[in-house]
Amino acid sequence: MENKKHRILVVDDEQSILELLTYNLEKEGYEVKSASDGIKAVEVAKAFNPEVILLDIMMPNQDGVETCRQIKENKDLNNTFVIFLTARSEEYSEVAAFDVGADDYITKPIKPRALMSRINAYFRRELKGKKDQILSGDLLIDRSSYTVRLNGDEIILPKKEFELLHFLVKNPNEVFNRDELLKNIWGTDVYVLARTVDVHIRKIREKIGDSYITTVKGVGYKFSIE
Amino acid sequence: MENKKHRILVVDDEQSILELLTYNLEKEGYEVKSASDGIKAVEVAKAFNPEVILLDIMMPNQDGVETCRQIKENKDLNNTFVIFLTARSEEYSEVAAFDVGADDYITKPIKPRALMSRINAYFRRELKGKKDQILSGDLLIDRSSYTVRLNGDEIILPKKEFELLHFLVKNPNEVFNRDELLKNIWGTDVYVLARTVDVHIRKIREKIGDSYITTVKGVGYKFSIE
DNA sequence: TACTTAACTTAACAATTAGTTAATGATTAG
DNA sequence: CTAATCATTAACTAATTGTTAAGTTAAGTA
Repeated sequence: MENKKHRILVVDDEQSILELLTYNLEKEGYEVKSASDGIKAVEVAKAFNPEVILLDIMMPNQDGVETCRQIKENKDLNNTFVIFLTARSEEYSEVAAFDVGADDYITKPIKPRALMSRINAYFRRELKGKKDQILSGDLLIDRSSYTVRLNGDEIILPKKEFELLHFLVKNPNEVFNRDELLKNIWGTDVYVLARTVDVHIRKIREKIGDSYITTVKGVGYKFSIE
Repeated sequence: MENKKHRILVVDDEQSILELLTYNLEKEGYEVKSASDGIKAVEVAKAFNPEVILLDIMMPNQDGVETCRQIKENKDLNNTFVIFLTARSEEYSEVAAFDVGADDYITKPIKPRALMSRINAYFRRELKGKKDQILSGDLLIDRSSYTVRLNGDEIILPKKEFELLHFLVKNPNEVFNRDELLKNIWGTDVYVLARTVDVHIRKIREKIGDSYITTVKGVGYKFSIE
């Protein structure tokens, strides 16, 4: 599977913190880049286009607040989720941070596990409501739009046909008899002839071709994938 | 103006904290409801449908962690942004909180101004991306003027029609059933027949043509874009 | 405020489509 | 070869959606 890694940029002038964060984030499966001051951070951000920036507030050259402001003003970057890191002792206020567009604010010392939970929570939220798709060979089954894409062509299936295909695709290479299919797609409380399945299979094949759903004689149907 | 207030639910067993939070949030312009334990919180949440819940962790009857879990499991509530409140001394861990779906985590003592900044930041983020204009194919949807431009022709839609179209365009290719549309556009507290949606769809199609909104039989409607 | 218009909702009926059944023809396995 | 099983078609029924019109409510204006 080609699940693209999420991109995170960490910015801090202390090398040890950069290393700590980078190590933990990469272990968690993120793609990480780092910068050691605010000016470099903006440069890297433009090229790397991170989804999250962990931004130290107090830095030489250009502090985090100013850096954040620049990021939030940049058309390409202003959707980035910015998390400020700050030592409790520093006088920068949380209020000021949020005023320049910060999205979160964490005080040092950094507790790696807690930080990871926070970041994972962010991505969980981001991904929710997103695609509910199954790609199988050249078939793309999209539950949210009730469509099947076959070589780019979009085919809208009626509900039952879609549910049936979706069910089979979800369980590839597994054979189901008609009663099992009825039970799973029609539900247990409906009385429908088993032959009805045949007709729906027929309709589906008519639309996507015969090569996907295989008949297993004496048993039932399955979605075949090599 | 009819800028609907954002809804926030605060949950804490200490009356004084409820009052502090309610006071500050209302001053900031939010619509606030409160609950004094986890069980009541879930009840209130179902009726009030808040956008943000401030949730104390340690409470009698049912603690915040369990409450959060229930909220995140509820289909209608799981988009709510949950912020945990916890005393630094309590042994509940930040990690555990995020594991049950928390979206943010703040330690007491509560600094009202900082908390407000945080919540404002959340809504700022939410509202962003709800841009005033959406261009989709040859349709330009302009929220500020409630107009739709189609090949240069300007069409003014009445509110409900506009909101409906806007919602669909904002979530292209995603099918919504009538109840979901009612909930999102009419709100949870209005009782309107589901078929009302059909009539509005009809009116929209009359004005912009039939080719944009697709009916998915047995399911609902979607805005189609290749 | 009363008048006027537009928006919104409901209800009724028409049109369409999905879903099911049943009948017939084709295929396969033993 | 022949039962059994599946494919296919067509006809039928049930469910869903489209459309219109009329009744209500809300908004705007003199």
